[in-house]
Amino acid sequence: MLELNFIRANQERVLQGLKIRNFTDEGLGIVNEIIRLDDTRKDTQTELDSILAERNQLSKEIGSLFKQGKKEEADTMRQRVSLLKDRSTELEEKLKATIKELEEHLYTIPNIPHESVPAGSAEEDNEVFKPWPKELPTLAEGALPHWELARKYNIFDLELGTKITGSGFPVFRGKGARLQRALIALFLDEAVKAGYEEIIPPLLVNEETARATGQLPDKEAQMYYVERDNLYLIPTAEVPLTNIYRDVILDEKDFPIKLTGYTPCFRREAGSYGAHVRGLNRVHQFDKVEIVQFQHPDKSYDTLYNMLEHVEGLLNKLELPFRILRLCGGDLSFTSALTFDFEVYSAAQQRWLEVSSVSNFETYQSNRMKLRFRDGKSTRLAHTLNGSALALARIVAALLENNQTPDGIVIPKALQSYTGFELLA
RNA sequence: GGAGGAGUGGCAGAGCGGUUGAAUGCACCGGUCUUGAAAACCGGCGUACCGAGAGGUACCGGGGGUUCGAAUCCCUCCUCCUCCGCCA
Repeated sequence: MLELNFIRANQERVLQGLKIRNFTDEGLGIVNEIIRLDDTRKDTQTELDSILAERNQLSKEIGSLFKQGKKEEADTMRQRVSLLKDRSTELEEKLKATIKELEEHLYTIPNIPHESVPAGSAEEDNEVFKPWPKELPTLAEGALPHWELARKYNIFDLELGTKITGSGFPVFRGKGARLQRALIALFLDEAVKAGYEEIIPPLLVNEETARATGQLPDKEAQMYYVERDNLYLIPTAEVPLTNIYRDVILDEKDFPIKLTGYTPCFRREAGSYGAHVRGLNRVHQFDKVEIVQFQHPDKSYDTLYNMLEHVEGLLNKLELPFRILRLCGGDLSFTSALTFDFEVYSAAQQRWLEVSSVSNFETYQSNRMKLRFRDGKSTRLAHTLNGSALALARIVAALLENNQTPDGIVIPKALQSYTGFELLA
């Protein structure tokens, strides 16, 4: 969430940012409401503090009176302190309620978009930051979409997944499973080469963790929830990876911290069934390698561009046509200040598929997480960033479609040592 | 799952109702000394909130309670350790 002090000091900027996110005039009232609540909080705390100070002082005196054996004086004083207590209890309750309300309000404010974020309300308004410079591939007559290819070569089976679990849970098999494993291995190796520490995190997280990275309360409906144990299945490795550094105070020299991890990702994606989500385009469980960085605020945008280059490198290795979008205010995720999406071109479907999303959250997550670094005598919030590198299901979809030949599916060179075969047939 | 034990500052470890945000040691930072380093000695060394500042307040696993006053007593939850059971 946004820092209270930031909101107080930069009201205009906050309002401006919320407008880019298409807040209505009525919605903008939240900012004033927050400041009003914070004023109440300060006043209440100041009063409470002074009462507690008095109580502490008197209590000390009572202590020494007792030691001196002046029991009667102590008793009189004790009664006086009792009176203070009523007022302090009252103020404590008020303070607690105010803080709670304040937090609830803060949770409804998304991150302030970076100045480069274009206005817009939907996908169509996203800016093509880097178009594909060459011709888009065209396929021969009779080219098949990936779900047909899957059937033809027995790569994955969604009906089987439905039998075992439900719709949207693909079963990969044979060379399809091997391809999947090869991609994960390639992506992890590339990330490690780029200096990221490889992590295998838990796939279930608790409420506090989900809250810290912003999945709660904003995206609660998107996560699978294990009620009995009060745990959530991760929708992305971002959640456990970023939380490794929750409640940590770093030294400036620790930057940048770079983590990578492969995990399956679970997303409920409520209400999204239909033709456009066929095959692997949108599933409830998919594999992804994620990269995460923690960086000094002055350097986080350089880092963002480095991460972009890393993802570009992967797509180049896979020889897939792709473009990069800069997300507009309406499409930007709740917690992000600036996000670039990577889309690969899926030649048989003749459409772009999102395979990566690279974001700078600035201090939005670190504020909730209390991830700080020492800056002289005080502490400051670090910046957090993450990106998919890459999301597998759709990469597989594009790979299958774009590389189909009458003899089988051609495996890109960079992947061959991982798959152990050059042609999937 | 059953029985017992324990959770204190970066780490180790005192404190078990009053002047303790917390002894002591280690680590760390600054200084003296030294050609340099080590050693020794001196000083500093948690986080957050309120305040222009002086200063005040909160925090000893989380939450709640008793008390004029709680790291210290009570309740509850969580975590870790030991033993038994089950098990990839």
